[in-house]
Amino acid sequence: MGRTPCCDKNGMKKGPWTVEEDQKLLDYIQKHGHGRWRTLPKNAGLKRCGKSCRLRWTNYLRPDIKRGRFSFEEEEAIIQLHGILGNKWSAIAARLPGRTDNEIKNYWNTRIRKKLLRMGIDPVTHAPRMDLLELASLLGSSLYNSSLQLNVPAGSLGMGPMVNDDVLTLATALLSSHCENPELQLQNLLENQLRNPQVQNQFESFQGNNLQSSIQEVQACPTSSAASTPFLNETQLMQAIAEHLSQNPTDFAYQNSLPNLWQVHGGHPITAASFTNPTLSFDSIPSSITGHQTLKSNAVSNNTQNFSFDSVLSTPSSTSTPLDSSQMTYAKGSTEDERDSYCSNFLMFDIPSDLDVNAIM
DNA sequence: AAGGTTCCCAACCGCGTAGTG
DNA sequence: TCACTACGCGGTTGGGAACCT
Repeated sequence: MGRTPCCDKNGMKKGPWTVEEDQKLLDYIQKHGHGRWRTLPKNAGLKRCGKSCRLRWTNYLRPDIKRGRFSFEEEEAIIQLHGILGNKWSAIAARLPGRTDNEIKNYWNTRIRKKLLRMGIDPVTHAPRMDLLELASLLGSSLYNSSLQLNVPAGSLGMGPMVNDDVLTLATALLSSHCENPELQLQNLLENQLRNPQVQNQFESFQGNNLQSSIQEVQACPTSSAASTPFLNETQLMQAIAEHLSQNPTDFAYQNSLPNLWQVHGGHPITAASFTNPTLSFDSIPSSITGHQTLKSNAVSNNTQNFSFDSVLSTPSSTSTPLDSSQMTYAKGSTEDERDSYCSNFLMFDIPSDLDVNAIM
């Protein structure tokens, strides 16, 4: 709109490239190198615009392009980097040798994005969707109260008409998930305690002692993200974050994450969840979810100023022992199902694959 | 086997921006 | 400082392949 086309459309060919066109472009670039895209097609004898030539070269003809399926490590790296960089496909591609931004973008939109949605993860923020969490917490609390205290059907609580089978299935999945879902499990546990007057008086001791042991329990869980094997090393991720911050100096979530990395992770490999769920830091959980402001402040005061609940949960800080082979085998499943399954654990948010989340939304 | 639907990916489009005069 | 050019990026689209009924 208002902008002149990149080239004269008259006589310019569009659509899929032929073998002859590819060969012409390749021959020309081998002789003269790439660049000067505006004049290249004319010099190369191509009836294409420069933009089209550049795209064909960068996305298809470049000799260093890797073909074939994305490996597990590549997929994990994409998720990690997307958590840091967002839709900066070219920046992500720069860290994945042989992959183009277009290829990564397509892979994200056709596979990873759907996978995250299926698991109840917001693909934009990489955090569990708060509407799902609130729903699950609401249901969890109500079901808890109704089954243990009031012993009345959910419908009597006024939620019956709002809740269909899928929602109940989802809530059940969320609430019954054990080690696959440590944050949510703990969150619901806390919330149920807070909302239940009969257990409120146990809350103080839970805060003081059990919180730590619960965290350790979660850390010890072999299916938590502690078992993940990061494709990117710490330095690479730090570089990506630094780059992100240099472009987004007001992104406090990442600013806060930087000191946490060194304090909490203590030089151990950084798991993806630490980066991909920046909004999951305990202090960022709205009090409407935790239901108790002092819980947040106490938890924070028990540690450093930069305490990150998520970091603690997702980091094997108690040991630097390398993963054993059984964990590795589990994590490195080669089939699509195994990869899906691992991805769920990797992101610590497991929802049955046959559950239609989209329908609920 | 045929028609319909969904998935995947190469390619296109428009915008932002760096570089230049 | 401004206008213009060229390039690169991210979002979107179109068509073929794969799958389903």
